[in-house]
Amino acid sequence: MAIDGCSVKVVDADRVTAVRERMPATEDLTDTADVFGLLSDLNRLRLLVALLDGELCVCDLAAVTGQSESAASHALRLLRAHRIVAARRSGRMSYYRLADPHVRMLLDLALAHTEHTEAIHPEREGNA
Amino acid sequence: MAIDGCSVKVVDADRVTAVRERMPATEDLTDTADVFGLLSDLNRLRLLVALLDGELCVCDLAAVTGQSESAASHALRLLRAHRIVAARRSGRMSYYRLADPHVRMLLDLALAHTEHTEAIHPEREGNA
DNA sequence: TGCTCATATGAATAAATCTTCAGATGAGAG
DNA sequence: CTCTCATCTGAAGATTTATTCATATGAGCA
Repeated sequence: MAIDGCSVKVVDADRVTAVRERMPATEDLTDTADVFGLLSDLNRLRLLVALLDGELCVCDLAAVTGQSESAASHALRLLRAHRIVAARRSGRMSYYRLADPHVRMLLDLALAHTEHTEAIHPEREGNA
Repeated sequence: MAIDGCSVKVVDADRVTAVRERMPATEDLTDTADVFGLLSDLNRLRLLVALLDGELCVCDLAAVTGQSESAASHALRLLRAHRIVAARRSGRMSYYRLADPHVRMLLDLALAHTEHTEAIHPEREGNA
Protein backbone atom coordinates (compact mmCIF):
# COMPACT_ATOMS: atom_id res chain seq x y z
CA MET A 1 0.00 0.00 0.00
CA ALA A 2 2.94 2.33 0.55
CA ILE A 3 3.65 4.48 -2.47
CA ASP A 4 7.35 4.22 -1.96
CA GLY A 5 7.64 1.05 0.03
CA CYS A 6 8.66 -1.76 -2.29
CA SER A 7 11.39 -0.05 -4.23
CA VAL A 8 13.66 -2.98 -3.64
CA LYS A 9 14.10 -5.45 -6.47
CA VAL A 10 13.17 -3.00 -9.17
CA VAL A 11 14.55 -3.87 -12.57
CA ASP A 12 14.01 -0.73 -14.60
CA ALA A 13 14.03 2.04 -12.01
CA ASP A 14 13.60 4.86 -14.50
CA ARG A 15 10.57 3.31 -16.16
CA VAL A 16 9.09 2.60 -12.76
CA THR A 17 9.51 6.21 -11.71
CA ALA A 18 8.15 7.51 -14.99
CA VAL A 19 5.10 5.27 -14.95
CA ARG A 20 4.46 6.16 -11.34
CA GLU A 21 4.43 9.83 -12.20
CA ARG A 22 1.95 9.30 -15.00
CA MET A 23 -0.26 7.18 -12.76
CA PRO A 24 -3.49 9.04 -11.88
CA ALA A 25 -4.28 9.76 -8.26
CA THR A 26 -5.59 6.88 -6.18
CA GLU A 27 -8.80 8.75 -5.59
CA ASP A 28 -9.45 9.08 -9.32
CA LEU A 29 -8.57 5.47 -9.98
CA THR A 30 -10.85 4.36 -7.18
CA ASP A 31 -13.74 6.29 -8.69
CA THR A 32 -13.03 4.78 -12.08
CA ALA A 33 -12.83 1.29 -10.63
CA ASP A 34 -16.14 1.89 -8.86
CA VAL A 35 -17.83 2.86 -12.11
CA PHE A 36 -16.50 -0.25 -13.80
CA GLY A 37 -17.71 -2.24 -10.82
CA LEU A 38 -21.22 -0.91 -11.27
CA LEU A 39 -21.15 -2.01 -14.90
CA SER A 40 -19.81 -5.44 -14.03
CA ASP A 41 -23.06 -7.02 -12.91
CA LEU A 42 -25.21 -8.62 -15.59
CA ASN A 43 -28.50 -7.34 -14.23
CA ARG A 44 -27.25 -3.81 -13.69
CA LEU A 45 -25.74 -3.84 -17.15
CA ARG A 46 -29.09 -4.92 -18.57
CA LEU A 47 -30.83 -2.12 -16.70
CA LEU A 48 -28.45 0.45 -18.12
CA VAL A 49 -28.67 -0.92 -21.64
CA ALA A 50 -32.45 -0.80 -21.39
CA LEU A 51 -32.23 2.84 -20.36
CA LEU A 52 -30.07 3.81 -23.34
CA ASP A 53 -33.25 4.41 -25.31
CA GLY A 54 -35.03 6.47 -22.68
CA GLU A 55 -36.70 6.30 -19.34
CA LEU A 56 -38.66 3.33 -18.00
CA CYS A 57 -40.52 2.60 -14.79
CA VAL A 58 -39.30 0.03 -12.29
CA CYS A 59 -41.75 -2.70 -13.16
CA ASP A 60 -40.98 -2.40 -16.86
CA LEU A 61 -37.29 -2.43 -16.11
CA ALA A 62 -37.78 -5.55 -14.06
CA ALA A 63 -39.68 -7.14 -16.93
CA VAL A 64 -37.10 -6.16 -19.53
CA THR A 65 -34.16 -7.36 -17.49
CA GLY A 66 -35.88 -10.47 -16.18
CA GLN A 67 -35.41 -9.87 -12.49
CA SER A 68 -37.72 -9.36 -9.56
CA GLU A 69 -38.95 -5.86 -8.89
CA SER A 70 -37.18 -5.93 -5.57
CA ALA A 71 -33.89 -6.85 -7.16
CA ALA A 72 -34.34 -4.17 -9.80
CA SER A 73 -35.12 -1.62 -7.13
CA HIS A 74 -32.00 -2.53 -5.19
CA ALA A 75 -29.86 -2.27 -8.30
CA LEU A 76 -31.40 1.04 -9.29
CA ARG A 77 -30.83 2.38 -5.82
CA LEU A 78 -27.16 1.60 -6.10
CA LEU A 79 -26.89 3.16 -9.52
CA ARG A 80 -28.78 6.18 -8.29
CA ALA A 81 -26.50 6.59 -5.29
CA HIS A 82 -23.62 6.88 -7.72
CA ARG A 83 -25.60 9.28 -9.93
CA ILE A 84 -25.46 6.94 -12.89
CA VAL A 85 -29.22 6.96 -13.16
CA ALA A 86 -31.79 9.46 -11.93
CA ALA A 87 -35.40 8.97 -10.99
CA ARG A 88 -38.49 10.95 -11.81
CA ARG A 89 -41.60 10.31 -9.79
CA SER A 90 -45.03 10.36 -11.31
CA GLY A 91 -47.79 9.35 -8.95
CA ARG A 92 -46.80 6.08 -7.40
CA MET A 93 -44.43 5.17 -10.18
CA SER A 94 -40.76 5.95 -10.60
CA TYR A 95 -39.28 6.53 -13.99
CA TYR A 96 -35.55 6.02 -14.26
CA ARG A 97 -33.20 7.41 -16.87
CA LEU A 98 -29.49 7.35 -17.59
CA ALA A 99 -27.98 10.39 -15.92
CA ASP A 100 -24.27 10.02 -16.67
CA PRO A 101 -23.09 10.78 -20.21
CA HIS A 102 -19.70 9.36 -19.34
CA VAL A 103 -21.23 6.00 -18.53
CA ARG A 104 -23.32 6.19 -21.67
CA MET A 105 -20.12 6.50 -23.68
CA LEU A 106 -18.57 3.55 -21.91
CA LEU A 107 -21.67 1.48 -22.63
CA ASP A 108 -21.76 2.52 -26.25
CA LEU A 109 -18.11 1.67 -26.70
CA ALA A 110 -18.40 -1.65 -24.93
CA LEU A 111 -21.52 -2.71 -26.80
CA ALA A 112 -20.11 -1.65 -30.15
CA HIS A 113 -17.28 -4.07 -29.57
CA THR A 114 -19.22 -7.02 -28.26
CA GLU A 115 -21.28 -6.94 -31.40
CA HIS A 116 -18.22 -7.24 -33.61
CA THR A 117 -15.95 -9.31 -31.43
CA GLU A 118 -15.87 -13.00 -30.75
CA ALA A 119 -16.70 -13.89 -27.20
CA ILE A 120 -13.60 -14.28 -25.11
CA HIS A 121 -14.02 -17.33 -23.01
CA PRO A 122 -12.02 -17.28 -19.79
CA GLU A 123 -9.91 -19.83 -18.00
CA ARG A 124 -7.64 -20.43 -20.94
CA GLU A 125 -3.98 -19.73 -20.36
CA GLY A 126 -2.16 -17.37 -22.65
CA ASN A 127 1.48 -17.88 -23.47
CA ALA A 128 3.95 -16.43 -25.94
CA MET B 1 -34.42 -15.42 -15.00
CA ALA B 2 -37.17 -16.40 -17.45
CA ILE B 3 -37.13 -14.25 -20.55
CA ASP B 4 -40.87 -14.23 -20.72
CA GLY B 5 -41.80 -14.91 -17.15
CA CYS B 6 -42.70 -11.63 -15.50
CA SER B 7 -44.87 -10.15 -18.18
CA VAL B 8 -47.48 -9.41 -15.59
CA LYS B 9 -47.71 -5.87 -14.31
CA VAL B 10 -46.07 -4.32 -17.35
CA VAL B 11 -46.96 -0.69 -17.88
CA ASP B 12 -45.77 0.06 -21.38
CA ALA B 13 -45.89 -3.29 -23.13
CA ASP B 14 -44.74 -1.99 -26.49
CA ARG B 15 -41.67 -0.27 -25.08
CA VAL B 16 -40.85 -3.38 -23.11
CA THR B 17 -41.04 -5.53 -26.22
CA ALA B 18 -39.02 -3.07 -28.27
CA VAL B 19 -36.29 -2.70 -25.67
CA ARG B 20 -36.15 -6.43 -25.25
CA GLU B 21 -35.57 -6.90 -28.94
CA ARG B 22 -32.75 -4.40 -28.95
CA MET B 23 -31.16 -6.04 -25.90
CA PRO B 24 -27.94 -7.85 -26.83
CA ALA B 25 -27.65 -11.57 -26.21
CA THR B 26 -27.05 -12.67 -22.65
CA GLU B 27 -23.78 -14.24 -23.69
CA ASP B 28 -22.49 -10.94 -25.08
CA LEU B 29 -23.67 -8.99 -22.06
CA THR B 30 -22.02 -11.48 -19.76
CA ASP B 31 -18.72 -11.09 -21.57
CA THR B 32 -19.02 -7.32 -21.37
CA ALA B 33 -19.86 -7.45 -17.69
CA ASP B 34 -16.85 -9.71 -17.14
CA VAL B 35 -14.54 -7.20 -18.80
CA PHE B 36 -15.93 -4.41 -16.66
CA GLY B 37 -15.45 -6.65 -13.65
CA LEU B 38 -11.79 -7.09 -14.47
CA LEU B 39 -11.41 -3.32 -14.62
CA SER B 40 -13.24 -2.81 -11.35
CA ASP B 41 -10.43 -3.68 -8.98
CA LEU B 42 -8.07 -0.89 -7.99
CA ASN B 43 -4.94 -2.98 -8.23
CA ARG B 44 -5.83 -4.54 -11.54
CA LEU B 45 -6.75 -1.13 -12.87
CA ARG B 46 -3.36 0.19 -11.77
CA LEU B 47 -1.63 -2.70 -13.50
CA LEU B 48 -3.44 -1.98 -16.75
CA VAL B 49 -2.81 1.75 -16.56
CA ALA B 50 0.86 1.04 -15.96
CA LEU B 51 0.91 -1.12 -19.08
CA LEU B 52 -0.62 1.57 -21.28
CA ASP B 53 2.89 2.86 -21.96
CA GLY B 54 4.44 -0.48 -22.77
CA GLU B 55 5.54 -3.76 -21.26
CA LEU B 56 6.90 -4.20 -17.74
CA CYS B 57 8.13 -7.15 -15.74
CA VAL B 58 6.22 -8.49 -12.74
CA CYS B 59 8.44 -7.01 -10.07
CA ASP B 60 8.32 -3.57 -11.65
CA LEU B 61 4.57 -3.86 -11.99
CA ALA B 62 4.37 -4.78 -8.33
CA ALA B 63 6.50 -1.76 -7.45
CA VAL B 64 4.50 0.62 -9.63
CA THR B 65 1.16 -0.56 -8.33
CA GLY B 66 2.28 -0.91 -4.74
CA GLN B 67 1.29 -4.51 -4.19
CA SER B 68 3.16 -7.69 -3.36
CA GLU B 69 4.64 -9.62 -6.22
CA SER B 70 2.39 -12.53 -5.38
CA ALA B 71 -0.71 -10.35 -5.56
CA ALA B 72 0.47 -8.85 -8.82
CA SER B 73 1.12 -12.30 -10.24
CA HIS B 74 -2.37 -13.45 -9.26
CA ALA B 75 -3.93 -10.40 -10.84
CA LEU B 76 -1.89 -10.76 -14.00
CA ARG B 77 -2.84 -14.38 -14.25
CA LEU B 78 -6.49 -13.45 -14.18
CA LEU B 79 -6.02 -10.76 -16.79
CA ARG B 80 -4.02 -13.14 -18.90
CA ALA B 81 -6.69 -15.82 -18.69
CA HIS B 82 -9.09 -13.32 -20.20
CA ARG B 83 -6.53 -12.30 -22.83
CA ILE B 84 -6.44 -8.73 -21.63
CA VAL B 85 -2.71 -8.90 -21.11
CA ALA B 86 -0.10 -11.18 -22.63
CA ALA B 87 3.25 -12.29 -21.29
CA ARG B 88 6.65 -12.55 -22.90
CA ARG B 89 9.31 -14.55 -21.14
CA SER B 90 12.91 -13.50 -21.16
CA GLY B 91 15.12 -15.67 -19.01
CA ARG B 92 13.53 -15.88 -15.61
CA MET B 93 11.53 -12.72 -16.03
CA SER B 94 8.07 -12.24 -17.50
CA TYR B 95 7.23 -9.09 -19.35
CA TYR B 96 3.56 -8.26 -19.54
CA ARG B 97 1.84 -6.04 -22.07
CA LEU B 98 -1.70 -4.94 -22.84
CA ALA B 99 -3.09 -7.36 -25.40
CA ASP B 100 -6.65 -6.10 -25.90
CA PRO B 101 -7.15 -2.91 -27.93
CA HIS B 102 -10.78 -2.86 -26.89
CA VAL B 103 -9.80 -2.66 -23.24
CA ARG B 104 -7.22 -0.03 -24.07
CA MET B 105 -9.98 2.12 -25.53
CA LEU B 106 -12.15 1.65 -22.46
CA LEU B 107 -9.23 2.65 -20.25
CA ASP B 108 -8.42 5.68 -22.36
CA LEU B 109 -12.02 6.80 -22.31
CA ALA B 110 -12.43 6.25 -18.59
CA LEU B 111 -9.18 7.98 -17.69
CA ALA B 112 -9.88 10.92 -19.97
CA HIS B 113 -13.03 11.52 -18.00
CA THR B 114 -11.69 11.07 -14.51
CA GLU B 115 -9.14 13.73 -15.25
CA HIS B 116 -11.79 16.24 -16.17
CA THR B 117 -14.61 15.17 -13.92
CA GLU B 118 -15.20 15.81 -10.27
CA ALA B 119 -15.11 12.69 -8.17
CA ILE B 120 -18.55 11.30 -7.60
CA HIS B 121 -18.79 10.27 -4.03
CA PRO B 122 -21.28 7.51 -3.38
CA GLU B 123 -23.93 6.92 -0.78
CA ARG B 124 -25.77 10.12 -1.48
CA GLU B 125 -29.35 9.82 -2.54
CA GLY B 126 -30.44 11.32 -5.79
CA ASN B 127 -33.95 12.69 -6.23
CA ALA B 128 -35.70 14.92 -8.72
C1' DT C 1 24.91 -30.45 -9.35
C1' DG C 2 23.35 -27.22 -6.25
C1' DC C 3 22.15 -22.40 -5.18
C1' DT C 4 19.60 -18.19 -5.94
C1' DC C 5 16.37 -15.34 -7.97
C1' DA C 6 11.84 -14.16 -10.57
C1' DT C 7 7.63 -15.80 -11.09
C1' DA C 8 3.74 -18.92 -10.52
C1' DT C 9 0.46 -21.49 -7.87
C1' DG C 10 -2.76 -23.56 -4.20
C1' DA C 11 -5.17 -23.23 -0.27
C1' DA C 12 -7.14 -20.64 3.40
C1' DT C 13 -8.81 -16.71 5.56
C1' DA C 14 -11.06 -12.43 5.17
C1' DA C 15 -14.08 -9.33 2.86
C1' DA C 16 -17.32 -7.71 -0.37
C1' DT C 17 -21.42 -8.73 -3.10
C1' DC C 18 -25.93 -10.51 -4.74
C1' DT C 19 -30.53 -12.34 -3.91
C1' DT C 20 -34.43 -13.11 -1.46
C1' DC C 21 -37.95 -12.36 1.88
C1' DA C 22 -40.74 -9.75 4.86
C1' DG C 23 -42.35 -5.67 5.74
C1' DA C 24 -42.45 -0.32 5.27
C1' DT C 25 -43.72 3.86 2.75
C1' DG C 26 -46.57 6.80 0.32
C1' DA C 27 -49.88 7.87 -3.60
C1' DG C 28 -54.42 7.24 -5.59
C1' DA C 29 -59.15 5.20 -5.64
C1' DG C 30 -63.40 4.33 -3.48
C1' DC D 1 -59.85 6.70 6.14
C1' DT D 2 -59.09 2.46 4.31
C1' DC D 3 -57.55 -0.52 0.69
C1' DT D 4 -54.60 -1.46 -3.05
C1' DC D 5 -50.72 -0.87 -5.81
C1' DA D 6 -45.84 0.55 -7.11
C1' DT D 7 -41.79 1.06 -5.13
C1' DC D 8 -38.47 1.05 -1.42
C1' DT D 9 -35.89 -0.83 2.41
C1' DG D 10 -33.36 -3.85 5.93
C1' DA D 11 -31.56 -7.93 7.17
C1' DA D 12 -30.13 -12.75 6.38
C1' DG D 13 -28.20 -16.30 3.79
C1' DA D 14 -25.50 -17.77 -0.10
C1' DT D 15 -22.01 -17.03 -3.39
C1' DT D 16 -17.91 -14.52 -5.22
C1' DT D 17 -13.82 -12.30 -4.86
C1' DA D 18 -9.37 -10.65 -2.94
C1' DT D 19 -5.21 -11.19 -0.17
C1' DT D 20 -1.88 -13.66 2.17
C1' DC D 21 1.36 -17.35 3.21
C1' DA D 22 3.84 -21.26 1.96
C1' DT D 23 5.69 -23.61 -1.45
C1' DA D 24 6.56 -25.05 -6.40
C1' DT D 25 8.69 -24.25 -10.88
C1' DG D 26 12.31 -23.29 -13.74
C1' DA D 27 16.14 -20.24 -15.51
C1' DG D 28 20.82 -18.72 -14.80
C1' DC D 29 25.09 -18.99 -12.42
C1' DA D 30 28.97 -21.03 -9.77
